[in-house]
Amino acid sequence: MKKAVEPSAERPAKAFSSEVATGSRKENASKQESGAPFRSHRNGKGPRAADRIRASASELFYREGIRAVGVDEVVERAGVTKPSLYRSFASKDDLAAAYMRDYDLDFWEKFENPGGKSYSDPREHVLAYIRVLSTRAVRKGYRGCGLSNATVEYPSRDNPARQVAEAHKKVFRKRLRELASSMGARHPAVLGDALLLLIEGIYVTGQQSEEGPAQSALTVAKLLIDASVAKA
Amino acid sequence: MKKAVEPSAERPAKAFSSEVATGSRKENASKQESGAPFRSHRNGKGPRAADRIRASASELFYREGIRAVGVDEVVERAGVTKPSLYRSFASKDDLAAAYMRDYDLDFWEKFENPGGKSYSDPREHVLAYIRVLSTRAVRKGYRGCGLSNATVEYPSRDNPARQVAEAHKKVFRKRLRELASSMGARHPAVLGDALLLLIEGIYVTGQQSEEGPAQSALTVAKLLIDASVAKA
DNA sequence: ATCGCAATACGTACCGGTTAGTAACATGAC
DNA sequence: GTCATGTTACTAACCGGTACGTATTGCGAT
Repeated sequence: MKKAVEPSAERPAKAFSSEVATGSRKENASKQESGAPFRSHRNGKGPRAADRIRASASELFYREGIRAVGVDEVVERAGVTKPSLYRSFASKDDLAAAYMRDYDLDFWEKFENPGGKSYSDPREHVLAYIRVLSTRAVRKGYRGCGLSNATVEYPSRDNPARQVAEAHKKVFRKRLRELASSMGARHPAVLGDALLLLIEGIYVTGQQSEEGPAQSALTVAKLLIDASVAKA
Repeated sequence: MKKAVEPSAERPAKAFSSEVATGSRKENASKQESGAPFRSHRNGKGPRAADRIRASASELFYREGIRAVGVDEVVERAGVTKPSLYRSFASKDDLAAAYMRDYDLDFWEKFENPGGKSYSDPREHVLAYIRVLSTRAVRKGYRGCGLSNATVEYPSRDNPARQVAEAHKKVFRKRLRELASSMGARHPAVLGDALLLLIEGIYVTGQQSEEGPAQSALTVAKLLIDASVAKA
């Protein structure tokens, strides 16, 4: 009952290809004393059911919300059956938590390499992320941040999915403060929080309407950063 | 099928006491040719059930989310029965829309008179709202903005509750731009959007954890405003 | 005044569909 | 033979919604 909660310990250096970091298996190796090589079933053509379910759940949960999607819909879209779901995940909540972990991984990939490029200048780094984000946020079916959305859907602090989301946000906040510090902000905590508030604002307003305030986000970010870094 | 959608036409000058603006009655006076004086049944103490339901729904929907709350829970808490609900509201969605309208009314009261006071200086006005808001947002059971939360719960654009929320946000954005303009911002649209993004950021991060970035919101708001108004 | 009657406001009891979750067994690949 | 998966069938709870019966009230006709 105390499964792994933190999304990815810290932020990953590079983020691996979503195959790993399952961590939500029902009967996960309770004892794995010797460095057993985690024998991958189905040697030939990659694993099927569990991962198809994860993919299907991720897409549906993101687009429609977790509560709005039933397990039947998830398995149907995955092309598998319900027992397969419950062989790999203890419950729908557990599946939702897995979705959160996958989302977290994906997020860090997008955040650390916005637009596929990597940045050494922290200011350019953050601005690039916000540029890419606000472009997406203004498009039609945009649905914001899956992690933030989950905390809206699940107010109860002991919901497994929410716990992953909360842990993620904590790390994200730290990371932004770190970047703010690298930029030479007079008050890195304040600039970090400012950027976080701005980004969360983009997430949520982006799904309220196209033509929303996300249009102005990049300008605002520059304003914020320039007003926060030491002037001399 | 085309009920009233806009929350309160425009923003109300003062906001009346939440008794009025029902507007979601099921069988509303289909024909009322002669200026009939709208004979109020129940001469003494106006209708009960419907309003108890609204109050109960507002509290539960806000705290737990709309999808998470069943109509049974709503009526139980209201001390009435289900048919009473469906006599006043066409459906749960319709009740949710009524909740949105009530929330909208309440919001404008809080926004136009933050902390119970009224402000003539737009800068002080906005800052007062953000001060009050960020104080609330940092407290324990904070659940953000009911309207924003509803758009997260209901991605579909033709959900009645969502429609009210969307209309509200449109008006809010306009109002912030107006205030930004009154402050003498060089680019009122940008400052308005900046404030909106910031405020929405407070809403959402406030429910992710206490000790969140909302702490810095007031400082950020000042920074934003001061950096946006003409310097000479 | 008071009888009759309709409208009002509410409750009891129920329905049909959907939901998460499971049990038992079969099959096909390695 | 064992491991992942499919098949079928089931449950128990819950959910939104409704058919129907019943007090109370206001009011016009008698």
